[in-house]
Amino acid sequence: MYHTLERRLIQQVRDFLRRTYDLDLPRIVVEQPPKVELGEYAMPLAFELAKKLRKAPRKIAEEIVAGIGPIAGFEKLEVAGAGYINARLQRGEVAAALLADENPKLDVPSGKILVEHSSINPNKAAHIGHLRNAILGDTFVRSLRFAGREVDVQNYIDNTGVQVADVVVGFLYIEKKTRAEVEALAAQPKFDYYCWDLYARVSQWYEQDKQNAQTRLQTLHEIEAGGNETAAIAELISVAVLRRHLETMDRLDIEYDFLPRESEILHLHVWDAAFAKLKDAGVLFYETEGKNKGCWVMQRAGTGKKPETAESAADHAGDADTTKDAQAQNNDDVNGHSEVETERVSEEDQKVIVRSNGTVGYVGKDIAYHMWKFGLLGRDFNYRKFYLYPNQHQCWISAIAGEKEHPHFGDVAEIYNVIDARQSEAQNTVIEALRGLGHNEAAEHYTHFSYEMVALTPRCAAELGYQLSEEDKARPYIEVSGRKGFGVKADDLLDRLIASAKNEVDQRHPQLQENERRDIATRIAIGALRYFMLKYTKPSVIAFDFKDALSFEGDTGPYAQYAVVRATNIFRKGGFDPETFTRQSAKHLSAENFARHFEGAEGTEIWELWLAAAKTAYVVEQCIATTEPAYLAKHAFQLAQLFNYFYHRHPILNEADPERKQFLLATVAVVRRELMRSLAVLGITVPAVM
RNA sequence: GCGCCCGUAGCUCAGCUGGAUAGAGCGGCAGCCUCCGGAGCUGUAGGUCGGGAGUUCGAAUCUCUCCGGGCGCGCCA
Repeated sequence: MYHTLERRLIQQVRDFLRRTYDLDLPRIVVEQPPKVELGEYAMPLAFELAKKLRKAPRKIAEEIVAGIGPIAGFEKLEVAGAGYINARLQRGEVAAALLADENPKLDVPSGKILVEHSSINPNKAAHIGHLRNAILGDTFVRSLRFAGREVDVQNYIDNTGVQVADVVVGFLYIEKKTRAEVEALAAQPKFDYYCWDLYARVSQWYEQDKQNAQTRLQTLHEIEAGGNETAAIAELISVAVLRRHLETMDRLDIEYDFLPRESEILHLHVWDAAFAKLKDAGVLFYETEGKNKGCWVMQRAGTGKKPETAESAADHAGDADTTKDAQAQNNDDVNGHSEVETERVSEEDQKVIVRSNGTVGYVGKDIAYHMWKFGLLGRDFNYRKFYLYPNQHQCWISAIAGEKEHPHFGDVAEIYNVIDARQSEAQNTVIEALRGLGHNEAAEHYTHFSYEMVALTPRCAAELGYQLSEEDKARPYIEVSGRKGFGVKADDLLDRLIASAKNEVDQRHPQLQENERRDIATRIAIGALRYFMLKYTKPSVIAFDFKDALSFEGDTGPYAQYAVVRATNIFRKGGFDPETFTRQSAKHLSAENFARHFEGAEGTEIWELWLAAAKTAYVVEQCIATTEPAYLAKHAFQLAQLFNYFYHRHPILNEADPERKQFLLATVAVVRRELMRSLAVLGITVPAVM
């Protein structure tokens, strides 16, 4: 609603400028005035135009306001301050449309989007760092779907790497377990916890004796080769831990569509296909001397000559039709590359893709995987059903021998990879490889959804019983380390949140059944956790502390949930169903009915609440454009805050004037609906009572 | 050494692609249950936006520089 009106306003202003001054502004900035009394939109464009038109800003603003004519949905434009143009909405009309839930269909870009998130090593329990990743990713997926986009969710499983090998080493060489014994353990409920502890012990074991590193290497090779006892045990472990990860994430309503595994990248020769193309395009070159002698290497992203001049960068930003430019530029790049090859890339700027022993490293496999994602490889995985969610949603996994019937994965238009900021260089290298292959459009639609890690406050670390050095105690935060077994496990945190919420619910609602109380507590716990992980913007390191995470008051998920519960209570005690009420009153209340109630200081106060409610879709769009879900968390909180203020000031069920009562109820209904929608995109549901 | 990120109230963080008196939560202090009302509400104190220079009609926001902190730079993943 808010977005549509803004676009209409911009269009009108743009037309006017073209008509009157023969001017075309690339961007017309629209913001909100400091107070609603001044209008709903503010445009400072007169300041910008002052120089071009050689007139005072105020004069220009007056000309625009006088000449622009009527705009649908708007009451009027007016000049404010030194030259702001403020626009006022027809409050009644906007409110009537919002109550009726009229959402003009925006043109949704076609093409499937692939979001990769979680990607947890399947060798130990998931921890709070993984939770941030999964919650960010899942919320982004929900945002895209809310905006009408088709999305596939993938969770990449590195089941043949050193991390899995380490746990295998633990079982075979420290605990000296047989395959059958490992199998029995893997069937136990908290197998991921068992592995968590074992993994930490293996790290210590490596330190004890240099010889042990040899065992590790050998184990890794056996797993990569496949078709042997060690590989079978690795498979058994990684699948069991993976299942646990899916269960943990399902507790938070996080689901996946497809789990591509590294073992299939290896065994289905996905890499071989990519390798041939990379060599042909000259992206990879063979090093004949120095420390990387005998390796296939690639120029590391962000090193060497600057490929883009300031001029071409400006072209990119300004031109809507970038594809052709990009394509042309890419050809230059290819030529540039072959020159570089002869010039030779310095050792420091080389990234080894294929080792001198012929094995391919992580980045190489990732390049192949991403070529597959964009449908550029000419090969596909085989697929097998893996996990059926309680809601009957089917999650698929890659396999050597697959099932005949399966959905089509890959071959998408855009991708988003939710991976923490530490991997930005590796991600950029993959993007550069795509560009080097001539797939510039793919590279343009490749987004590294980068975020910062979750660390622990020194106090939290001490609380968990870890010995801290004096140096550590002085740090703002301490990094989680799976290798040391140092961190907060996802299930533990969730259990603790549920227990804490349950304690409150038990006290507040002793009359309810145990299972009802448990359901309420679970929703509150998930609301608290998801909101906690989303309220910080991505570049901010979260210094985790139980005190903050377990808080249910103030800027938290439960605060927003509680606002919805209050809204629901009004309808319940008034004897209406909120949805039915909304439908009926949308028919009866006209724009004129509404307008009356938005007059005066008190009316403006209520209007502010409607305006905030109108912004949900707009904020979701903003989250997508900036890959920043935190804006939506902020929106939900602000909406809840405004509602609580309104709730406190207006006795609704006791309102004597029936028409006004209906208006107030409509206000509650709309805010409730928009708040629930916002929370749903955040992955938060609302309990019946709190 | 090179690259990326951060520095805003006592603490934790917002501040949308530069725009009108810099906001919120927590904590502190003082208050609010006749009602759909306490996981809530109101009020109050608290800020050289790390320092300096520059661009601009206008800078927390852009550029440079310095200070302080974090992360990355492997024939690991």
